[in-house]
Amino acid sequence: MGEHCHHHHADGPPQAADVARAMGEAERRLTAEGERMTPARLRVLELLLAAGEPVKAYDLIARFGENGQPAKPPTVYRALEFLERKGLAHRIASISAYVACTSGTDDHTAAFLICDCCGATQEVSAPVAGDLGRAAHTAGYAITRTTIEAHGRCPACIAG
Amino acid sequence: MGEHCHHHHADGPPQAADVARAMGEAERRLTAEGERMTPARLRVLELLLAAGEPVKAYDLIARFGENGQPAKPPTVYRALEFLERKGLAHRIASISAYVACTSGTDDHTAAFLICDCCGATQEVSAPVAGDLGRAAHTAGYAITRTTIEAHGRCPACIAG
DNA sequence: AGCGCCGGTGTTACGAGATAACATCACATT
DNA sequence: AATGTGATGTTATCTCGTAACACCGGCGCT
Repeated sequence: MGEHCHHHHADGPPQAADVARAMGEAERRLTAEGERMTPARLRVLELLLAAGEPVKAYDLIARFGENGQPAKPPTVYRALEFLERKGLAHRIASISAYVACTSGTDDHTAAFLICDCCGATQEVSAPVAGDLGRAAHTAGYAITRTTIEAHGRCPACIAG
Repeated sequence: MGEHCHHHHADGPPQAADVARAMGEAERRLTAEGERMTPARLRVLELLLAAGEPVKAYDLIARFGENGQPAKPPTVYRALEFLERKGLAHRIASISAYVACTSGTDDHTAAFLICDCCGATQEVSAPVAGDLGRAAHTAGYAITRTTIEAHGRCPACIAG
């Protein structure tokens, strides 16, 4: 985080109702696909959605249990791997954190704008297919997955 | 690394002469800028250049000393931070590895094509300024640094 | 010269991030 | 019931990265 602004990023944590709705929707969709939306997976998704911003894996581990009981690391990492595979969450490699997917379209080419000051992130859809895809094609690479993360300052922190 | 191809990526390690030349050039340039190209920094740069592909920090630590004596972690991490700040090396976040910069232009917007099969990487220059920059501008973000990494298979591994 | 500053280094120790390996369990299929 | 498969629980460990503090060497100052 930065040293100038006040960590007052605009979009606070989502309403509980929104979290519940997103969870229900995810559960319905995956169940329809024959996947098992287990309690651990739902719980991690809930924590990600409730946070509304990137969360460290060990924060998820700490918050996992009911009465402050932490989970064991593999429990959370396995759930994260599943959610990521199913397009419900993303790993943000440059800060080693995880965030719920906010793009309706499951396009596998998410990109992120990350405010180094307040930690807010914004997922933007596939802004790179053109340029990067062209470079890869020229070089003869077959791309399967991309990591696209831009760091800087969000409008609120620029103003503040 | 993958399970199908044979780790035979085309561009082998660079010649010693090339490494020496690149080191001399870097030392001259930074000295001219008033920076101190110390032995530790030169040594890490040498290891990165000699590898010719991404290297894990702890591999650098292990190879650092003369007779197999490892370095202490902070020694290498400090050198890496310096080299990255000066545009001589890049961190590849998606695989937690470091690589010497191969783009002449110090444009702060390096992107990488990474073969998940053989580990070869190719640095491509600023392919994202257009798309991602536009998305950031629309969102009101001021970007200071980007992480752009495409994973897939290189031509050799596609063929092999 | 003597002094203080500052950037770089050496060293210890530890905190954070992630996974290997193996036992167990729930459930569906045969 | 037997078997197979995917998910969990559990322990331990490995990898990655940094905090904190002492020290040192050059440089500018008076």
